[in-house]
Amino acid sequence: MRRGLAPVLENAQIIRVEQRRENLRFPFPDRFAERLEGQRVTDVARRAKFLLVHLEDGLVLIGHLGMSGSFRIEEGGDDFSPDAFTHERSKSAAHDHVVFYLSRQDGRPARVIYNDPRRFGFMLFADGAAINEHPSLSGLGVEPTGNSLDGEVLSTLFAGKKTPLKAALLDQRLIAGLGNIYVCEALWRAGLSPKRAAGTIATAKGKATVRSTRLAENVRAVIAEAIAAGGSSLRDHVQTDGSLGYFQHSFSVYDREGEPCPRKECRGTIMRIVQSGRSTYYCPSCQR
DNA sequence: CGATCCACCTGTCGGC
DNA sequence: TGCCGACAGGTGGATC
Repeated sequence: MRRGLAPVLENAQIIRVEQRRENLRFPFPDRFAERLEGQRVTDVARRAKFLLVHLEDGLVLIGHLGMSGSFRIEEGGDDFSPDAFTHERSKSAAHDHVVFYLSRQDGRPARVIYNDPRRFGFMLFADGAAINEHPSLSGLGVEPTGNSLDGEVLSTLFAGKKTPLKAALLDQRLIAGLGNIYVCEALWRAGLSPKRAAGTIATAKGKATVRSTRLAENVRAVIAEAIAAGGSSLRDHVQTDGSLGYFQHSFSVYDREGEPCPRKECRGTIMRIVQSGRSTYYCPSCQR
């Protein structure tokens, strides 16, 4: 989502903000629209699943999509009249909660629209000078992107933990940014049971193990592939241009209960179990 | 501190 | 066809 928004938002000026309701998951900040209007966007960043829109006066707009949130971009013609926007989608307009009207450097208008049927998403303000101290970000663990997550890091994080691997990987205080789908997929690729105690792939001193290294490699690979594919779109969850991400076509286990395990030479069947209230999909035959 | 459950809200799908 | 319950990408707060 960040990659989709950055080309349109960066260096654009926010001309007007239409806030169509008082709250999403949380109330909007006081004077939400007024504090954004007139400002230029200096940077569009991300931490874990939080979108960070930096503004010229140091304010940061923190956005989160929750379960069902999405942004879409509508490119304008010569002005902001309704006719100037060609991709109006009346289907979801009932849940269009915020509209950002932008003036870009090339002079062409655009708008960025936040849609969220369940309203589990939210938008907050933070101080750019102390962005990592914001309550939503201060407790977050390591990023699963890039090359920093390796067997040693995982072993250190999981050492001594009796909590199931599934729960440990979802714990944003340890690794920040993995969701239910990618945890299921990474565990399947690594051949590790979601029920195994997290500490059993680690050593007491946090030394890399065969299993922690294999899991770290597969976590990184799943995330990298999903980003390259434009994310995982379920139902109406879309990219900024309105198209669906297509990583969901690559799922090996997620939402595949009852199907044969896709691993070569494995004759197991994908099972669905519930762990800490969330669905886990895995192959009991090859994930140990 | 850690583990577990629940709340938040709307839409969709499967079963009857 | 319609109704009803189960379930859905996540976070954060309450309660042990």
